[in-house]
Amino acid sequence: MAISDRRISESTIHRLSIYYRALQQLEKENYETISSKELARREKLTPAQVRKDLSFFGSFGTRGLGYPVVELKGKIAGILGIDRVWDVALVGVGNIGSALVSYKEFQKQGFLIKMVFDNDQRKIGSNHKGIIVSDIRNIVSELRNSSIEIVIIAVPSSMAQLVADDVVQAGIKAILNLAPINLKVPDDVVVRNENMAMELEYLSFSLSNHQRPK
Amino acid sequence: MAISDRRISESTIHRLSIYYRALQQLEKENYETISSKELARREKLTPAQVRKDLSFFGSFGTRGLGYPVVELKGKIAGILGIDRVWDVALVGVGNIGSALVSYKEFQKQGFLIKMVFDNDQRKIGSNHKGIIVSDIRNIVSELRNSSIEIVIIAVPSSMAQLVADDVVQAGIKAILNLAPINLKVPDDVVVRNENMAMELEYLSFSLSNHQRPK
DNA sequence: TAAGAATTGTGAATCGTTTCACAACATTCT
DNA sequence: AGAATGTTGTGAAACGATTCACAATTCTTA
Repeated sequence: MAISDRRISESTIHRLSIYYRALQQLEKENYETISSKELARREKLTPAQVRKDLSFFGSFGTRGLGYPVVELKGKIAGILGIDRVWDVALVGVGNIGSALVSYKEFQKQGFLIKMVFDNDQRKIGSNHKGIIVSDIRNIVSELRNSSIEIVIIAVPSSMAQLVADDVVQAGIKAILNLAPINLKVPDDVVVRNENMAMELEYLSFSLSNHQRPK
Repeated sequence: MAISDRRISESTIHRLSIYYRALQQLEKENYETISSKELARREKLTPAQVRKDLSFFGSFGTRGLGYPVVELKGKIAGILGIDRVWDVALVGVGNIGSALVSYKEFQKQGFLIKMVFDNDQRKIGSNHKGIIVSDIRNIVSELRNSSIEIVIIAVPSSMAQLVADDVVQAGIKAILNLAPINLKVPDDVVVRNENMAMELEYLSFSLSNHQRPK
């Protein structure tokens, strides 16, 4: 059964990212192999969970020994699709937006911000870390003529849906939305929401109710 | 049974934040009441889910009519603990950190950044939006003598655990961690991780495997 | 005041995810 | 070589979250 035929849960994909980072660290520490037990201990998961997650994609380990660190890291990179470079566009050069242009972590993981858009005349044409800010009015055509496959939306809530409509019209299938609203997009477009205010609200709830996360 | 006795799932709390934002919007649109059906339609959920989530905390609706918008908004604010102001400290005035100091969304939701720490001598003493950057070496005592209850960690991965240790030592029970590592903290400290690289990896997976989120 | 329509609140059923438990296999030791 | 140890991969069991389905209740209209 091909991977694409199966339903892999969001949690499993999320944990693959966690395993990937753990393996990067283990490689630095010169581990050759790692057991599901030790990997689980480090990331506060269960060994069974680790094995089950990986088993969705194949048999990467050796019984009695564990998983080969470097090889597994490569396999996970392949599964996540991060064994290549992705060209990314950023819309909105406000506080958060500008910070992201310089954010090293993205480049390090192969996500390269290649285009930046804004609607502010004072910003259009200006240079952000070597990238000229484009006029958002041209976003559809500029994205169409580009190699961009992922767009980060970092505009105020009130404008986010309009931007998303343009982005979808330009044929983009993956959006990282930083605005605190629920974007309406067609079924074949994936949206991930990153909302720090919501995370703070979770902390607020926990402090108020003395409840720890499950 | 008191709320604090029950196990409320992470998903339910997350959705309360979503309902809260929807209700803010509905209030603007002058809705007096809202049915679970309509609320669900707007946020792409099911009516049963909405009702079940709310029912964990009480009976806020009226059969035949729906939920009173303003009142429900107030109830949810109370449940989430956002019917008050929370004092927040930020550690790390890099790209992302500086952006957060000016981030309006936090203040709007009652999360006030009152202290900022860094380890860079050139930054210590400088003024960020009216807040003087403190030396991270004094973080334990400064936090202890403050009204801060939530700390945002926006330092490089390599320093995040050290910062977290200090923050915990200062008696803080809630951390928003922006560094892409798994912080080790005692059981009575809640940590939420915000990791944009991981969200991009999810998009990468989806694009690579033609899988939409469940 | 009675009938009809709308909608909640919730126990039960369903569905999905996590954990358990163990056969299968690799390695190490004697 | 045989025994002991360690660890994977996975079907089955347990657990948890979501959805269903309907009694209870309110509102509206005649």
